[in-house]
Amino acid sequence: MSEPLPTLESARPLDFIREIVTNDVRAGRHSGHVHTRFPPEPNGYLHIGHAKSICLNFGVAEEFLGACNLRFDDTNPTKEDTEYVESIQEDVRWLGFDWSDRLFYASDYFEQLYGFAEQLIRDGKAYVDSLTADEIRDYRGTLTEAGKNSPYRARTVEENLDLFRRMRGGEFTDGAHVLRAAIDMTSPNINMRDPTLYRIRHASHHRTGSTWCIYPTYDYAHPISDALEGITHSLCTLEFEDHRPLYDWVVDNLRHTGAFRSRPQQIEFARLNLNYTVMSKRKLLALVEQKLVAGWDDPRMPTIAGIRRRGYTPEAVRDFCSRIGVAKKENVIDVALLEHTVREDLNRRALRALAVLRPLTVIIENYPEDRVEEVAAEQNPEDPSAGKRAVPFSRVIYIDRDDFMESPPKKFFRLSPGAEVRLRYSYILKCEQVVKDASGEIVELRATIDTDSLRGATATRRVKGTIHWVSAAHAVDADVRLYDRLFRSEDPAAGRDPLDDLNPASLEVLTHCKVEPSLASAAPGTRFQFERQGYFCVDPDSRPGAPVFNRTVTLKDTWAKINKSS
RNA sequence: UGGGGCGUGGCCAAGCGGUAAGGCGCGGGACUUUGGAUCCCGUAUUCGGAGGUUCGAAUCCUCCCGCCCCAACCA
Repeated sequence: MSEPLPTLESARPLDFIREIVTNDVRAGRHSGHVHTRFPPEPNGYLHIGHAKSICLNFGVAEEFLGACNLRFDDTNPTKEDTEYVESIQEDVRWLGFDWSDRLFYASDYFEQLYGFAEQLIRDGKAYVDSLTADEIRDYRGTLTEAGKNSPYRARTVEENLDLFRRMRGGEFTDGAHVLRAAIDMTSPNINMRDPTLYRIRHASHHRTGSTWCIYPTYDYAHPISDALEGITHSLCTLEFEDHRPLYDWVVDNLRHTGAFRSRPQQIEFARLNLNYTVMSKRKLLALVEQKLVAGWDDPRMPTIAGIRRRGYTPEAVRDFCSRIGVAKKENVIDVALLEHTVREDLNRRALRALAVLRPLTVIIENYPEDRVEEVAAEQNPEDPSAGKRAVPFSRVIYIDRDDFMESPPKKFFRLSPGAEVRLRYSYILKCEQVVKDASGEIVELRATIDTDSLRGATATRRVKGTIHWVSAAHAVDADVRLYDRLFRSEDPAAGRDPLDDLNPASLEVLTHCKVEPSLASAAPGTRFQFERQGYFCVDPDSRPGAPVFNRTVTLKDTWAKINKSS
């Protein structure tokens, strides 16, 4: 404990939350301890927006030598499922965070939560209300008008206790009664107008089964869970700002029970919004249920599972989270930043590969038919230690149709009739003849190579362009899915429903791609950079010999820019 | 119309009374066997607006404007 806290030494906290925590530690609050928690409700898969909260909570705990709990906020049995609690754990782990033995569930506290509720009743701070949901709404008043007390608010402690026990006992139907905190029906903060603490729900809970038929609300269970776990800083999103007085009310009115390990403080920050990206759980659920996507891990989904399958790395996601900052301002981050961090990471680590997405046959007339040469290709120019691989070269090769233009515009540096181009890692190629079929479609190219131009040869010349290729005789067939960005929700301004934006074209499957032989049995999850084309990840559905690739992200394409501007 | 928040370049974001960090994006250049990467350079006389205090304000005060959240027995 005498170990210096590194964060305290840094000149400036990274954000306002770390500043608050720093000050708390300096002031000796919570004996200098920092304990956070990531509290998802298991009602869906985690998405990129959750990554911000995960990185923040686990990150702060790590930086201040504290701990971060993983806690499932499973207080609403009708929406939750074990499939989600499993996927959430997998996703948090994938992001690189470890909750050690601190895995909790709000449902672990149901018994205690119930006991605290009886305590509130005994203290005259809670009562059983028997108004209908509609009536409660009417009594609550409006944003500008005060509410009024429920006629049941005056029930005696004994009556309340009896009713509450019978609620638990299953005597009543859903909605018949509700337990409410007695606070202030005239409060300008609507959350303080006698908020609901317990409701009757004859529903099976994914963990407690049918042992309960009354369930605590978030506002009641959350602060208590935090306090029981010794949480010091309870970080949540902005929409809970108005709930803070209630959070404090619950903790302060139950503190005398002596059961709490801390007096947690709720601190709010702005949630992540990404342009072009659907982030609403409701909508993502709809996509899955309507089978508009293959599942929660469809590579077009902005879920952690989806981007993992697509090829994003946890390092890139974490880097992204640290670069977007944490503040209270509503924000819409440009996905270009996410894509940037992904490219930056992958550029450093992904092995290079030659792959031709739209094959065009090229016959090299001055290259012997029976000859096969192995050219040395770098595994990764950014990382010499990755070594080299041998790629077979022969008389008939495929190049990408995009790399040939019969009548090229001025700045087109690739192949065209009579022009020369470098074949990556290999010879300089010159297009001698364009062969077309009856309909005028280009069928193949006849070309020659400069036999002295192989890399390393003394006579190596420079030509403007370099293109990728693959030997026809050695090529392996592959399926490649060229996804656009994450599932698009473009133009929020136009008010379009993201669900209407599912464009089938965003999932284009090319079945006749040709990739270099070394990729034949690449392991699922392996990431490659197809040179000049983008980053790709081997899909888990791949079978040896028949790889399936998902495009993670494109390369920056300056040609497209030049092309657009001219 | 009540309450709670927030307003710094296209998008984020530092800044906390001493004369606008950084990242993404964008523009230009160098280098290059990926039109990738890398490396340079440029990109807010101004901080929502108007007043005021001060030698000095994005930072303090006043008023105004704009945006977001809250009336689930959701979280």
